[in-house]
Amino acid sequence: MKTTGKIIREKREKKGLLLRHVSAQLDIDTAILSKIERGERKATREQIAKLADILDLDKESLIIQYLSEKILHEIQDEDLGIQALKVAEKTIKYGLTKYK
Amino acid sequence: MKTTGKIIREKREKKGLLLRHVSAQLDIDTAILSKIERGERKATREQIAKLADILDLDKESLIIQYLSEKILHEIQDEDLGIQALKVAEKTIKYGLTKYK
DNA sequence: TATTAACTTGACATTTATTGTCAAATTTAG
DNA sequence: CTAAATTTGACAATAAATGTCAAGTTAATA
Repeated sequence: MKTTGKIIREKREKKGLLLRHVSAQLDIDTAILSKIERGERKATREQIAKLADILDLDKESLIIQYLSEKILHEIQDEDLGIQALKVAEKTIKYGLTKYK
Repeated sequence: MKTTGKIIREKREKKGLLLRHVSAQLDIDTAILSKIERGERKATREQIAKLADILDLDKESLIIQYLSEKILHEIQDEDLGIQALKVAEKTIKYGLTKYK
């Protein structure tokens, strides 16, 4: 499966943009963008949105991918992760999110 | 749907335990436990495990509930949350978690 | 109703996680 | 080669999570 980082790097290179071009627009150091692309760091929610604009990527797909990685990070090395995901899904579907 | 907090409070009361009894065992102030039970704060992963022991609750169920709330918190007010959940689920099932 | 124990609230401190910079090292393209 | 691009790692800054404390409520009951 394609990761957020790989999607970004691939598109950036396809567009012939350098890390410094894109990182300047994001107002961060190239080092961070480099790490984001290689999956060593997570981007912020805002950076993801900007990246979609800058790189002309489908914003919704990118956000979905990004959020799914955040979710996976949350349950990494939890045996009960999958079950927790299913409960979360059901809870959302019942529209009970707010009534915690 | 029953929340982590409600499950805890209900069982604590059923056992006739006071906030101070349980919070002492968790080594936190009663204020926090009060907030946890009312959903104003999240417990830590360790506290959840201890609470299951102290209150004689099914540990796996409690952890699943707890994790699902953490997941929901991660995607709260995200329109694409459900889709992200589904992608996360698929990713786990393909066993690709580690190969990010 | 006055008292007192249980619980709640909110302001603030502490800790931990996340996000960032910088400079030196490495890699890559000409 | 060498110069630009990228990566690395130590560390700083910021943000989020977790906690304390003391004062305020609530509720049971003497």
